[in-house]
Parts: sequence; structure tokens; C-alpha cells
Amino acid sequence: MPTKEQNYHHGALRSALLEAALATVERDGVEALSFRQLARIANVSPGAPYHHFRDKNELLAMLARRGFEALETELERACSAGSDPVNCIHQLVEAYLRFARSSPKLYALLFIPEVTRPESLDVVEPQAMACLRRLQAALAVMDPVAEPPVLRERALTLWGLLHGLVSLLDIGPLTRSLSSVVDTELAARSAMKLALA
Amino acid sequence: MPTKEQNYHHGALRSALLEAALATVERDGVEALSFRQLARIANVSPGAPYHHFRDKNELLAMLARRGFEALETELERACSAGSDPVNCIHQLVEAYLRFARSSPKLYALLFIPEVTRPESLDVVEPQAMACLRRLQAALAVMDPVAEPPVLRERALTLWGLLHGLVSLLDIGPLTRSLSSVVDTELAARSAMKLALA
DNA sequence: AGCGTCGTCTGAGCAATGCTTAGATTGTGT
DNA sequence: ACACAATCTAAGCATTGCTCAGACGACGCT
Repeated sequence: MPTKEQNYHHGALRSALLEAALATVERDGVEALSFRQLARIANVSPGAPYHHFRDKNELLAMLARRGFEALETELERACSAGSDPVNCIHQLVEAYLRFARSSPKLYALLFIPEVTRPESLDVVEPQAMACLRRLQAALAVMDPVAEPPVLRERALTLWGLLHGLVSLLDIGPLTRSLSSVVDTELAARSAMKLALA
Repeated sequence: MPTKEQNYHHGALRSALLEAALATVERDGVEALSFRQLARIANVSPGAPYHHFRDKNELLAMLARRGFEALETELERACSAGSDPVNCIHQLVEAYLRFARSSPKLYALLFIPEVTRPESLDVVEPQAMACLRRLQAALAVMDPVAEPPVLRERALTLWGLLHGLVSLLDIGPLTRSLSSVVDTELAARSAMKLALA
């Protein structure tokens, strides 16, 4: 009767690696993530992870995919409480900023070059598109007569504004000088201007 | 009489390394950049670069600093042709997108985690702030009665929108599905809405 | 039950990288 | 002329990503 520890076959290595990777990224950022360290955490030899991921970039792509999944569910929950449309957008903005700020290192992972390279996008882009559709749906509720193409344009500019502000002020080059100069309110107001146009 | 090649002292190693690093990043992206490779290009031993940069991150920070400098001069040139204010903003947007798209790998470098970490920001943030001030100045020309704080808010949202769109559509997770769905015109229109509010 | 197959894991190994150190070389200022 | 400081070399250490031959074990088939 094996004690479930130290079996020759780990049994759930893949998810164990993903879990350890997620924790590492949230704590220390992508740059601190190494395949061998993950193997060490999982009590497994350095070559074992390669039976579950082709290379390190594939692991990162999977992490990013999960990140966009989590973002999508947050956006979904924010607007499903069907209050009035304008309040819905407000809650959407709040949910996005809350997600980005609750684990900034993970949020930053979603946009690093290793994840946005073509091979990784095969895995990541579908989930990113799902996020875009979620925004588009919310805008559709607010303006039922608008055509889908313009709704998508509005969703893109909305997402662009939100990501741009987070990228500049929370995790980007202006974090030190201007931290929290732009609060949720400003972002929400600007988002409104874009969404209602 | 030495032939200027293969001197024991290189003479201009620092700038040679920066130049080689810039070329490498523009061609292959940050992930392809290595200190030892730069040393090889400069015909120098692997340890030599460490007399000019504390570590790899410092080299990256210098590159990013130069990137923001280049962006600032582009923004400056765009609006100095003093036409009417609304056209000025349009040219500003065009200049920004042109800069980002002319060397996307270099643009992406400006926002990677290695550059946005606190130590690197000591070097990078001042130049990023200079870019922000440039945008703020352009908006001031367009609306002379606006207060500086609101001008800075507008500059931030403008920059956020531009960077967000570039980050999502040109170098980010939506590049494949939506490349050039949002063209310069859409970005300019949205930027207008924000700037004029 | 016995057997074979296939997916999983090991362990050794290779090339490359970031960074450090001791010492050689050269230019500079007094 | 001489000491000093800056620059460069060469060797080396620890770590990483990735590969490969082979050990191990769960599972299905006869």
C-alpha cells in the first residue's frame, strides 16, 4: 500500500506543475520561473516535465490561457447581476481593474513576448477572443440597436483603454510617479465616453 | 600603428554593445538577446560587458530609456508642424502608431517585466514621464483653458488607449484574429473622443 | 493468469547563459 | 618616470533548457 507520495509515477504531474508554476508567477513573476525548479517542487526528475509540455513556452501559454479564462469569468460575473446598463459597465470596469491588481504578476504574464508569439497564440488567442466577446456582449446590452461590427470596435477600444491604463500605471513605466493617480473612477468615466459614443 | 581593430582596449565598447543589442532586439526580440553573444559581436571576451553594465537588466533598461527617448522625439516632431489643434492630435496618433509598428519588438521591450521592475524604473521612468508631458503639452495647445491636472488625466487616457490598442492588436493576444481591424482612423477617432471630453 | 504495449519517470549529459574573480594590459595624470 | 585607475582577458561556478537511452509500471488483450 503505497503512501501516495514518492510513487514512480506521479499520477498528476501536469496539474501539479501548472499549480506550482501559477504560484511561482504570482509570487515572483515570470522571470523567476524555471522548469527545473518546478520539477524540484513536484519531487520529480528534471526531465519529467517534458513529457507533459513540449517546452517552457508551452507551459507559459497554458498559464496565460488559464489567466484569460479567469478574466473572462470575472467579467461574466460582473455584468450578470442585471442592473441598469450604465451600472453594468461600471461594474465591468471595476472587475477588470480588480483582476489586474489582485495579481499583477500574473496579469503581466498575459502580454509578454513569449506568450504573444504565434505558436503560443494558437493556445491563447481563443480565450482572449472569448474575453473580447464578453465585453462586446455587455456593450450590446447597453445599446441593443448597435450593429455587431461597431460593437466590436467599442469592445476593442474599451479593452484597449483598460489594458493600457493598467499597463502604464499599475505594472508599467509610470508605476512609481503616478501610482493610483488614475483611480477606478477615472477609468470608468473614460470607458463610458468610449462606450456610449 | 594598430589597425584600430583588435586593440586590447576596445575604446567604445559601451556604445558598441548598445548598438548591437538594439539591432538584435529589433530583429529577433528581447528573448534572443544574450550578454555573451553581444560580447562575441563586439570581438570581446565574455566578461568585458560587465565593466559597462552591472547586469543584463541594466542593459535592457538603457535600451528602454533610448526607446522612450526616440518615442518622445517622434511625438515632438508630429505636433510641432503647428496646424490646427484637431489635426495636431491626429498626427500625434499617427506618429505613435507608426513608431510602434515600425519596430514592434523594440516597442514591446518598453513594457516587459524586466524593464518595469523598480531598479530599472530609476533609469526608464524619467523618459517615460517626458513622453507623457509631450502628450500633455499637445492637449494643452488644443484646450488652453483646461487645468493641468485634467490635462494630465487626458494625456494618460490618451496614452493608455493608444498603448492598449497596440498592445492588444499589434503585438498582443489578438494579433492573429484581428490584425488591422482597428486601423489608424479608428484609433484617432477614439482618441478624439477622449481628448475633447 | 500471463504477456506485451504504451505512457510515464529517471539519470546522465550537452550546450549555453549570467555572473564572479584573479590577473594582465593600457591609458592618464602627477 | 611612475603609480594609479580603467579596461579587458581567461578561467571558472552555478544554473538553465532540452535530449536521449533505458527503467518502471499501469492497462488491455488473449
